[in-house]
Parts: sequence; C-alpha cells; structure tokens
Amino acid sequence: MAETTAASPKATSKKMRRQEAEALILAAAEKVFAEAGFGGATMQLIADVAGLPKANLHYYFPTKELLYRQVVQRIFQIWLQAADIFDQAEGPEEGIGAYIDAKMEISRRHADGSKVWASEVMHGAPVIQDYLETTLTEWTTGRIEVIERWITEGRMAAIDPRHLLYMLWATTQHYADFGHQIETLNGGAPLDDVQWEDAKFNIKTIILRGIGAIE
Amino acid sequence: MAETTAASPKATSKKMRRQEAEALILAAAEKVFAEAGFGGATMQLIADVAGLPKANLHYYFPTKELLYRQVVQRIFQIWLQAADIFDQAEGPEEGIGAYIDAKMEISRRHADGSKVWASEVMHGAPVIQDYLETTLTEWTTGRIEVIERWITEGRMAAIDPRHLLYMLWATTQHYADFGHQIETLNGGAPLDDVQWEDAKFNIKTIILRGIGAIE
DNA sequence: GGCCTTCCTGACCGTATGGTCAAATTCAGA
DNA sequence: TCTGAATTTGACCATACGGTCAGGAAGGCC
Repeated sequence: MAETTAASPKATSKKMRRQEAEALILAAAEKVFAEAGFGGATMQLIADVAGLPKANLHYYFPTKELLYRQVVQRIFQIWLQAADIFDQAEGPEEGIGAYIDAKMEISRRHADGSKVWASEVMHGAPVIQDYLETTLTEWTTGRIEVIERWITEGRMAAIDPRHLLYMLWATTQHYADFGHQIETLNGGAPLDDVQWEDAKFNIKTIILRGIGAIE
Repeated sequence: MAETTAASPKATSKKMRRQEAEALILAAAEKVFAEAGFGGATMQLIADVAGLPKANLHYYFPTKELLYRQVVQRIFQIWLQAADIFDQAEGPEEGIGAYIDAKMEISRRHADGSKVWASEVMHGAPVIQDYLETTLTEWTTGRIEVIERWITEGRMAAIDPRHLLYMLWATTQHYADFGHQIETLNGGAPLDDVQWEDAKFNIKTIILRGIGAIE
C-alpha cells in the first residue's frame, strides 16, 4: 500500500505530487490488471483500489492503455535488472544459480507484475512487441554467447542455450503466474520462507546438474 | 452432399446439429478467449469467428461464463489424459520422458487451450477452483507417490517431487503460453518440426540428467 | 400435407465502461 | 495577500457489451 516518502497518501495534504500520485495509481493498476487482465480491468476498480476518483486517474494517465503500458514497462525494467547478474559471473554454476535466485525473488516480490507481463505476452504482446524485438532480442543473443563460451570452455554440457534460457524463464516465472495453483496444492497456503528456499534449491540442483555444471 | 461431421460450417444445410454447432462455437471461443482473455473477449467477436449471429451463440450457450467454463473444462480433460502416461511407465526415464513429450505435444497442438488454462489459473481460477482442489490435487498426490517410490528404489536422485512437477508443467506449458515470445526470438517464425524435436530433446536431457535418471 | 420440435436471427434493452469537461480547490511564489 | 498554475472531482456522454425475445424457417415423422 504505502511506501510514500513522508506520510500516508490521503492523510495530511489534499494535493499530491505527480510522483506520489502516479506511483499510487501504478501500484493499484498493477494489482487490478494482474487479477482481471487488461480487458477485465476497469478504470473504476483501479480508482477504488487507489482510493481516488476515476476522473483523477485520467488526469495522470489519459487512457487505460497508456496506464497499462507503463505498468508493463515497469516490470520489464525489473526483469532486465536481474539479467545483469548473468554477466558478472565467471561460470555457469555461479551465473545461472544467481540468476535463478534473482528471478525467483522477482516472482515472489513482484507476483502481480509478473502476471501482467505474462498476460501481455500471452495475448500477442500488443503493446510491447517492439521491446521483444529490440531489447529482449539483444539481451538474449548476448546471453547465448556467454553460455556458448561456457560450453566451449568445458564448464557445462553442450545443450542448446535457447532452450536452457526458456527453461529458466518458464520455471521461475511459474511460481508467480501459477502461484494460485501452487498455493492450492500447498493446502491453500502460500509458500513460506522455507518452501521458497526449497524451491530455489531444487530448481538450481536439477538445472545445474542437468546441464553438467555441478557434480 | 454433405452432412460432414466437422469441417465446413456454412455450406449446404441451414440447420446444424447440436454437436456440430457446439463444437464450432467452442473452437471459436477457445481462440478468442486465448487471444483476448475472458474480460477482453466479446460474444460478438466469438460469433464472428464462428460465422454465426450472436443470438445463435446464446441459444447454445446461455451465458458467456458458461461458454468459457466449457472451454476450460475441455482443455483440462486433454491435460489430464497426458497424465496417464506417467502411470504406465516402469521408471523415471520412460515416465517423465514420455510425459514431457506428451505435454509438449499439447502445447503445440492446443496452444489456445493452454493459454486459456493459464489465464484462468493466473486470475485465481474463478471458475475451476473446485477442479484444482479435487481432481488436480488427487492426481498430484498420486504422482508424488510414484516419484517417491522411484527415489526409494534408487532410480533417481532425492529431489522434491512437487518442485519437479512444477518444473515439468512450467517448462512444457511455456512453449504454448509464451509462444509469441519464442516466435519473436526465433526471428518471427514459429518453431518448425526440427526445432520442436530439439526443444523436447533438450528439456528431457536437462531434467532427466538433473534428477539423476540418466547418465 | 399437417404438425411439432428444434433451430435461427434481427431488433431490442438495461447497464457499465472509457473518456470528457468545466467548475471548484489547493498551494507555491511574488 | 494576491495570482496563476496545478490538481481534484461530480456530472455527464456516446458507445459497446451481455443478454432477451418474438417470430420465422427447417426438417423429421405421421
């Protein structure tokens, strides 16, 4: 809810700064878009969650699509940051292991954002197709080169880097996107700290051993 | 001349049998729900895709939600069928390998259905929560027992069966749900036959080696 | 043909949605 | 204190949506 700088958003002053207001609205929008999808989300509901009148939303974000676009771009930035870990590593065990940790942390801390991203891609990426074609494509080719170098250096088995990346994305993202299913199979309760660590450990074990980077 | 079972929807006869009509509508609905989500899909668009007037849809499926429910249940049945392979196997290499093959085939042949399923779960499973709690839960516990037996018999490493199952689901489903992203990273073209075989092989190699079932 | 069930569909309805607007309110700076 | 830009908001609008309905058309069966 509130991670504002000084006070709660609707307590002291009646007027908000652009930054606060936009952050408040973006947070509400992320939640509603994640729960209902773009088509199912309504500006009225987002306004209610944010605790603002609907007209106020349109003051900061002229259209629903523009608001949605910002939500998607925001999670994409977070997504990309986790990628840096890949480069700083000196081998697959450290690099891929840390990447799994980072992406699992995103799935846990930004579950709503992950869902919005997944939904966007699933529906054909209508608003971020250019990102897929530019930024994501470049990032992917770069990482493929790294993996291929590791293979050449004999640090891991000769698997197809693309399918390895897909597996990393799929597995980590699954804990956010299908969190509800996992929760249900967990007796209705969200994974606790131990179970999250357990998940990370199992994923890392299987994948790192699977690509011949450990043991 | 033609009272063909499935193919040409609007050729000879003006009147359709319930079965044909429902199949036609369900196919159109699956496509539209996959592309737009439940909230974004409109009965009008489904009708257009099916080549029928909107009122005709409501004759066979009284409400949008009822239509949606049938689409979801349909893909869940397919999903469950692939599960049988697990039981017939005598070891992890055969069982999990065949399961991956089967689920990858579903991702390829029923991409739309997979997306609808993913979307449903992502949004909190509003219409199939009971399935998750009954059928899916039972299936999962059964499979966990099988995996635990394999572990006890020393046929694979002692990993957590739950997280292994999640990884199987995640990885195979990813090729349907994120098919658009994969396609973009593939230069804009869908995976061809060879690439699909390649995907299966890589996934099986990593996971089976990762759990110590091969090599 | 006559009849009855099933199927088809254009026209219609109440509602909810995204978006607009102009008047009111707030507040920093002169 | 005054002024003007930034912000807030209730009321409003056109449209699109899910769903209804009455009447017509098709076809099986006697």
